[in-house]
Amino acid sequence: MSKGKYYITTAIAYTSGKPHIGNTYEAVLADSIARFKRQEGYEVFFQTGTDEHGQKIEEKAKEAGITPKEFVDNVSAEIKKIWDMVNTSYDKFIRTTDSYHEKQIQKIFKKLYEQGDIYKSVYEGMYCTPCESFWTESQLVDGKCPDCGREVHPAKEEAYFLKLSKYADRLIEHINTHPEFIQPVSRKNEMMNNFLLPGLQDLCVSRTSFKWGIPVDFDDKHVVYVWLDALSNYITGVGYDCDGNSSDLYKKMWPADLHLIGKDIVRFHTIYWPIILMALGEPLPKQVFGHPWLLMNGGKMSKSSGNVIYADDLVELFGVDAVRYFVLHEMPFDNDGIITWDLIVERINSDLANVLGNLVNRTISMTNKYLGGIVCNTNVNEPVDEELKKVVTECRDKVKAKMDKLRVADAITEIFTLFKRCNKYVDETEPWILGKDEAKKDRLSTVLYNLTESIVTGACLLEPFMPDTTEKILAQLNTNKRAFDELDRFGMYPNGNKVAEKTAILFARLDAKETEEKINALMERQKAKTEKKQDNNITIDDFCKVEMKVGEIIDCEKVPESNKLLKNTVRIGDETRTILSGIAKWYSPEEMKGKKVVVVTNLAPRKMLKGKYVSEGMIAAAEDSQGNVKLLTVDGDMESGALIS
RNA sequence: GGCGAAGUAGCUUAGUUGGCUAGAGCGUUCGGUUCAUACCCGAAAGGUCAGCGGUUCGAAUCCGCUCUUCGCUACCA
Repeated sequence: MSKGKYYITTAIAYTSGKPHIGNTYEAVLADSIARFKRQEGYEVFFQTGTDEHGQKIEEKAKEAGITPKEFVDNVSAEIKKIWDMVNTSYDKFIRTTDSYHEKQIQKIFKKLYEQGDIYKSVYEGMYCTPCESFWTESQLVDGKCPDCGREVHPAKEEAYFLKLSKYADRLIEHINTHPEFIQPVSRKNEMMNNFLLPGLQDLCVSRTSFKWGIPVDFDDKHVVYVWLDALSNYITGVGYDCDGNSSDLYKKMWPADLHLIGKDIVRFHTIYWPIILMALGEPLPKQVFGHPWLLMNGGKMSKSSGNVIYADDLVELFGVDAVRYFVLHEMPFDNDGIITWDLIVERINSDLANVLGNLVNRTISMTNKYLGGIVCNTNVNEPVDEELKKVVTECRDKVKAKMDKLRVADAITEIFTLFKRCNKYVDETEPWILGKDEAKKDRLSTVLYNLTESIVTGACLLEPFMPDTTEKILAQLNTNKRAFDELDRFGMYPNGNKVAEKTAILFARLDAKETEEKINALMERQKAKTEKKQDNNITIDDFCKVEMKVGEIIDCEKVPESNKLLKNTVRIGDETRTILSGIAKWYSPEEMKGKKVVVVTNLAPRKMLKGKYVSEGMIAAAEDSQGNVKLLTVDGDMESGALIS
């Protein structure tokens, strides 16, 4: 009966805030794959959840004046609610604050320590507090944090490290011999060229700078590094135990068949996670798919640019299945998908309302109008019927072929090809003409039977993607869901069955203008909300710490080693400074010369490009929501060196 | 700067190992139809397959160069 097991996971969502539609997309995508596999007859285990530790959450909770646990309880519940709202059929919703998970992480940490894969070391002067990061000697840029350039202090702190280098060769070997492991391939190249081939540094896997994490039980000054904690959810959630007492579920399900994640965290899943598993002596997941992102109007979603879209808003506007439909349909396989409001309205109107909704509606109407709602196969067949039947009976395998390659968007398109063929069939057979002639009533009955049967097949195939719609259609046609194995047959609809007397509109057509107005109202509301939230006021004393002066750019040239940087020579009063600025994309050196700009003059000098250059300050610039950058200049004449306050 | 991916009709895109007039959806125009959510069906227009050169009997597909976009990375104090 069962075709075997299928274990699929999403990344667990970080509980620092409400997830936007991009995060929700991942859940829906995973859900459609999980549902399809179930339909096919696999024993599916679908796990998702929330990642709840880390300094960011500790800080957010403090801001909100509640404990970290209270904070993550709220956010996790909200995320779960959204996942439920979009009909995510997860089997397990794990939280990294679940006690079994926390205990197991402690055991894993200890085991790796005892076997020597995690070792204790001491840092002297190489911790960057703001970045929450340790750096090895070679990573430092002239003794400063390579991430943010700030001072790293000589904290003589102990820390634990995972020996990545020990397993690097095995991992490279695995990736080379398993081309399907990292998908799409472009991600694989990135990992190889940027990390694996240059050589891996051992990874620091503990922190002492904050408390909100899983304590290292034999050394409770330390908490476990967030990623070690988070990644392990994939095994702890199904009952892994590193002492050898793993659950039956774990034994059955691991290794995972698919980790579905965003392309931004491919590195953690294809380097750190496999190495952790190797150290534990467990098999590696079969595939990691770094899916692309949904971009709103071509730009990345961010709260500051006010183009964030939340799933609940979309669901309110369009309905669950419409939302599921277009995120799945619009998302290509390896490039980012672009969502615009126009595109959403277009998809809903032309595909869902016109093609599918109208087809179901017209079929049921005619059945009621001409045949009293009775669907009966009178077997008055004509050659035209064969072509319809062929499309319908072949659809299942076409969908399966696409799904096997994770081409979800293409799979949906196959189903809509079926519905389109049905509409064509209506035109070919002209039931309204048959209906006028009593002698042709049997032919009419067969035609409507064929249509009903075809719609049932299509509706069943649609279930993984739009489960509510499937249910609605089947209810209107007064029948039940069919088994996957029967979906390549024709003629299963019970003879003499009666369809619903009144048809309900499945998808209402949207008026473009009306929708636009609703959307604008929504965006306004959201903007107001975020503006309200941003009241991180500072005092005048804080502001006075920043010293800004007017500077005149007397010379400017490109930095040959970089495609972003310009090297400016700036005169500020009597002194002359060199300032590197990342604006080569927007300004040419010629344009820069002679400009009077705002310079932050009391920033610590920063060595850049491996110490080849030193930047002595910052030139102020503004960036808009589209990413355009303009320098701040002085209105009218003003001597260089003038203090800004 | 290093590495990688990609540039196909107005828009979103399919094109497996090179092979008949380069497909599809949406949009547009025209025609048909009326059962239905002013829907559906048909037809047409629209492509120097980024550009140049090469390999080949034959290239969107392979090779080289150029241009553009994107990703990762280094880097935007």
